[in-house]
Amino acid sequence: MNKYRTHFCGDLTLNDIGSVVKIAGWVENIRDHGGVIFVDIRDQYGTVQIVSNDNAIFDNVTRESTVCVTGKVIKRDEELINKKIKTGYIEILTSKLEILSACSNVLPFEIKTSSDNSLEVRLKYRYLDMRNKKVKDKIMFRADVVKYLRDKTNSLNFTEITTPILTASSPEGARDFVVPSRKFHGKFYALPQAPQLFKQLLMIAGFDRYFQIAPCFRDEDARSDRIYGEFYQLDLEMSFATEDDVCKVTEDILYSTFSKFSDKLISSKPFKRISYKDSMLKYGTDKPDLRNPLYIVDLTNIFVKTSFKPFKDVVVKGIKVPCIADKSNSWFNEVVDYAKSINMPGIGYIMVNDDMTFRGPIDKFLTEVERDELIKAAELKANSVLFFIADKCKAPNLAGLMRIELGRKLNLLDKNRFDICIINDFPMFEYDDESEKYIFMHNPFSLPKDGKDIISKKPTDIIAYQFDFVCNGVELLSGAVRNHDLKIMRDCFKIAGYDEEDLKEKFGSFYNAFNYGVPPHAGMAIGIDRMLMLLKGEDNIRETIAFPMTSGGQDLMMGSPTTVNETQLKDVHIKIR
RNA sequence: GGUCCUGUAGUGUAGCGGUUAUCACGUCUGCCUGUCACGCAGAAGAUCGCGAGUUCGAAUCUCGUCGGGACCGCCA
Repeated sequence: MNKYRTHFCGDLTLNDIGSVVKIAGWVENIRDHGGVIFVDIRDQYGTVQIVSNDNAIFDNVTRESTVCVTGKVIKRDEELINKKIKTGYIEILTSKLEILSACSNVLPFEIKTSSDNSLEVRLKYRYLDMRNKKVKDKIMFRADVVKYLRDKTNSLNFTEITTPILTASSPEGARDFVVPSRKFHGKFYALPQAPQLFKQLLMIAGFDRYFQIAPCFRDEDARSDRIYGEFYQLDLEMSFATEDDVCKVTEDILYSTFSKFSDKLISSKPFKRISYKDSMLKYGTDKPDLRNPLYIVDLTNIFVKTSFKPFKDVVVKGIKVPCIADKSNSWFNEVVDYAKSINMPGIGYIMVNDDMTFRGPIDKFLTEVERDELIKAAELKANSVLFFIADKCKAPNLAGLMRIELGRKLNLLDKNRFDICIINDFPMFEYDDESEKYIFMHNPFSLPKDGKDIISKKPTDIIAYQFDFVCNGVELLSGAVRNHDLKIMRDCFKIAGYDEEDLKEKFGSFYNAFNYGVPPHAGMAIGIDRMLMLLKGEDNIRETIAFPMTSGGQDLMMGSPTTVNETQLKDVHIKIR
């Protein structure tokens, strides 16, 4: 092959018996038996055992050093075969070992069990962490999936075009990462939260179908399914296209990718469509995990006349759980504890007896009429439990969180299924209590339905051609039909408190482009890291990324963010307070 | 911005008011010709994250701070 090796470690087989080979890799383990020494050599493709009776060959060899080994491949005797490794039928009788680069420090952790270590130390020594086969395989898996996505999207006649990383800050959406300009005093570039405007401009430029594996940057706090800082999307856009067209393409890409890279049962195409409104009512979230059979019922009307203070003049939601009335007090206490952890004062519940009477902490506050109505509304059966979630405005969300927690706690989620659905008909606007105005709920450039007269409608009643694909409770992607009509766009921004001058100033050339013939277009963007997380069944999104940051936004290996020197600051006209 | 969990040799842990600070892996030394999580004998290695307080006495309790993790807000 070259001066370092003739074979990869993992590729040596019985067919190589008798030949003199050269391999290169890391010293995984050394077993010194006095008169005979065994050493395992590892490269990306596998591990092979080398052996020698000449101790001097192994002088100064330490674990995890890189070495180049010359030797003759020999067959192992029957009783010495190690069936646990692919190369276990052979070994290399070593004639020469050259240390290419010594590992002179004590290892911070054992490579073989690196995943047992704290994330802190794993990330600091990520290059050692990734020597572990399982960790490395996740990165290889990512490469395979990304390649597949690229090939698949290409095969659907999408054209790959890259868009700028240094771009303009935008007033909507997440916090931008800003980059100070040296040449323009007091001005800043921003890293793109998504290539949104550029891809729309590509449509205006006449590219029929665009895609990109696009890095996106958002300065918002992390979660276990949301990494801080930067992530990747399969971003695509189609001209002269409808919501249905994009959904069809997306279903094709998702279904084929999930089928290829997972053995789990996948929802059949076309995926189930659920309106935003229905999803909020039934699941208390816009990203429902449909594997969870629990659903939310609205009980507000039943308690209109109640004298029970916690249910009076508030929204009351209920979650019925069948067959758990015999759970222990401590089990229910744990549910109450969770409720408290999400800022509920507590959570009321009733258990249904065999004769359909109730017991439990709330029962004494219920009237006979209320009891009957509850049985009907929640379809209560003997031995089921009804949990109550009461709050002036947050009841739907809180009920949604309780539904998730109950599903998790009761082990209702089938780990061998991918339940994918499409949530559509998102509202274009929502009311923001803090700023006391209407703000864009999703993307400001989405097309409202019945766009001609939106100005006469109550803003929160305006529905957009906007959709999410949700898999097992994880938002996998967002898509939309974009607005291609300047008048409707002006109206939309007017509702959000921007006049035409603001529009021109903040989205200058984009706004301008809309005067030059815009094709109706629509598109979407898949969160690649999240999709990998789902495919691999990872609990944390960092496992899918080669060099992730901590949740606080630091790179423990590179030490970023760092200070910069005075000259650099001066160059970009910045003074640190 | 808020809430909760967490920090003990290189690593993973035990200890939770008085210990010579536990154990395992790793490291180092010696022995060992068939191991593959090799074995055996021995050794070194810890200002118990940092600072203050409570106490006769703090790894242990309290407060602050810094790091890590999870969640709410935020983000989509």
